[in-house]
Amino acid sequence: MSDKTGQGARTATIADVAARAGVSTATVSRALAKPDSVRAETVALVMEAVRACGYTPNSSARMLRTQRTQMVLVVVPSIANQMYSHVLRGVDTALAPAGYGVIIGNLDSAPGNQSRLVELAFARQVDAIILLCGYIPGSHGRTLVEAGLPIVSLCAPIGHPSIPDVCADDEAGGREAGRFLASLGHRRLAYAAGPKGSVVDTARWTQFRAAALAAGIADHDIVRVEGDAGARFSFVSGMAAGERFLAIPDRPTAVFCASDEIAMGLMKVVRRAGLRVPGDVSVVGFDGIDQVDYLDPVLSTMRQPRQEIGRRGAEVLLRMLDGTSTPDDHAIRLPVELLSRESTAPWRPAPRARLKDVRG
Amino acid sequence: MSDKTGQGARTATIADVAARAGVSTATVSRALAKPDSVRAETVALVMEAVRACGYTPNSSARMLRTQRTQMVLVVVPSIANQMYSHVLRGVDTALAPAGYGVIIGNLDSAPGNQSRLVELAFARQVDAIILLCGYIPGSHGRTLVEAGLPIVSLCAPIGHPSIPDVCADDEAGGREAGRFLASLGHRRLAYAAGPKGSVVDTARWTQFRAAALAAGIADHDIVRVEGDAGARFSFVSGMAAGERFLAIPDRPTAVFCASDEIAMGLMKVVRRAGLRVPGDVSVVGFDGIDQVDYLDPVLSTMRQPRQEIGRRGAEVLLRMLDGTSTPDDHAIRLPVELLSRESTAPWRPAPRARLKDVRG
DNA sequence: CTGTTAGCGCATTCAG
DNA sequence: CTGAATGCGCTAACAG
Repeated sequence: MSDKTGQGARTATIADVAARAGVSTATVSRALAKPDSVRAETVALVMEAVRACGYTPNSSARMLRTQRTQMVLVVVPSIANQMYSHVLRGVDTALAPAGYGVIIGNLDSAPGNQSRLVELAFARQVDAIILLCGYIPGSHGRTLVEAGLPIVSLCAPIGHPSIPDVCADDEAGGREAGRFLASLGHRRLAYAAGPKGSVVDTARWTQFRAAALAAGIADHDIVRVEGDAGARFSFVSGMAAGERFLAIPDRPTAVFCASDEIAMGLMKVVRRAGLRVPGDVSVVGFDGIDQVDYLDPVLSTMRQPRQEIGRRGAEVLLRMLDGTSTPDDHAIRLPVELLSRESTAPWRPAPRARLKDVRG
Repeated sequence: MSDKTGQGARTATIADVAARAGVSTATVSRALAKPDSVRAETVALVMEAVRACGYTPNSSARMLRTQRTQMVLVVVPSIANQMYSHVLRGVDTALAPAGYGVIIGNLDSAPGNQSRLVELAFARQVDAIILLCGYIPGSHGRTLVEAGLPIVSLCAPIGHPSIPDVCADDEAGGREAGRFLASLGHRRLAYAAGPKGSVVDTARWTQFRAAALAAGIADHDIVRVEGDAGARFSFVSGMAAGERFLAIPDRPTAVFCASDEIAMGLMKVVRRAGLRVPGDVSVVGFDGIDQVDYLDPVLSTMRQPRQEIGRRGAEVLLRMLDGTSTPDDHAIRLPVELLSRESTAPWRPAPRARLKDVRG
């Protein structure tokens, strides 16, 4: 009976516990699952044996038997993105109490990753899927939906009839941003764009522009500045947008950015070029990630309820899993909140008035 | 044969494929696992049937049969922390090609979470464990190690004989920071601390102090400023440290912070109090997270190879899993790099003297 | 209330 | 090279 070399000892099985308690394996299983259906003394007996053996039911066996894994796949474009990591936290917060774990499918850590995700779903290694990527991953002609698992999409409406989505109200966010900057007296506006063609980007841009037009700003005074599409909503994309912004002939006095990171990248570039924020240009971000509270000036932004998006999304999913989903769940829009802070200021009609500008 | 109500159709099993291909299930299994051991024509036959059925092996069944899950549990203190999310990315990058997936155990999303992690390990739902938390989770008198799975600790040496660790060289980081600030002429230094008693905090602080002493700075001129222990290395902790820093009678002219977030929190507070960075106080962070590149001034910091820590850690783990681990793997220290940027400046002996300060 | 029986879907012996 | 048989560890019928 010497211990095996290397790896730890064999784990106790339900049979070991049954033998020790002097009952059948079925009774052990029941005593653990629904103690009410077993005589109290027997339960005690079993529990004692369980403790003695250090027994924990093997999850692979249980999964195979019950056909449920109690796991959810969360597909995230980039785990390092603050926005997503907070949503993820909300998801986990809601899923854990319901007994579900999270398997992450990080799209940026392996390029051709999508096939791994599809495999996971078809192999029935998860019971359901949460998409944060705004599209339906697929590979080899199969898509995630075809696996037939419940799916919800967070942060971006995905436009599939069987996939409910919960996201922030991007339209309202764009609109509010437009109104806000116009109300500060700015007459020429820019939008530092996110990935062109993404639903989220389109929603923010379209409504921003509409609101600006409605406020009497001329069409040609509303400029869309592209970033780096490959860099999505990141700092890098913001820097690219910043360069393009600087090159605009009759430069706008305020910029609405598709994300906070874009705003940070853009601010870096324009400030390096000598412009001051908000003195020369007002900047509004989108997302409300923590770090912008620590910038100088503190960034004005449209705050999304990041964690709540995750929580609500997970709740919808849980309802799909237990069959209690209602039509109300299909498209949930959570309100955004304008945080007006230090990076935005009213427009000063005449720059020359600042004769004695120290920085000159 | 009407399709079942609700949920999707039943997934094909290996038996379906075997029937369709006119071979046994064993042959299907072999054709998929080691095609070389099967006649080429048979393989083709099987593959065709696999395609036709849309067959993907059920992972629960495979796990049960092989006693391996191809999953790794990664325990992370806070998923929203930039430092950890980049390490996580490195982990995933190395694990995915080896066929391993990642289950995240996020400690901050559910308070009494630890028991879930322990269950996961004892239930053999994962093959191995990566700890980013710096300690060994446990509950009900059982700890994660007792599950007998391979474990590695990243970012913090955990001091357990069977747990290799790979982390940045915190000692060197603290030392370099101390030398650097002393070399800039600062004679009174502060350390904005991380969670008291944590190995990482101790390493950075101890060596920082030692280096300062070695540079001829008096013991009482090296002040340790506590943050908010509960807030660990976060912004919030940095703000608390900032308040305490401001209250120091003969205030130091340079601060070394236990993390970049702490530095950001501290800078916010001291600047709000009217101090300028680096004019009145130099600040050095630790970690090198992306966002500090976009601060104004750009933060000087000790960059840790975040993603590499994750990658190397995962590689060590993979070696433990296939039994090829060597003693070299036991404690890997990765170099940190001092990034001297805009938040640090030489000390000006007498503020008044700045009249003719050459640099000014 | 409890024991017996029968798979869940797969990989792997062992024969042929 | 292939097929038949076995069991991974557990839960859910079904009897008793």
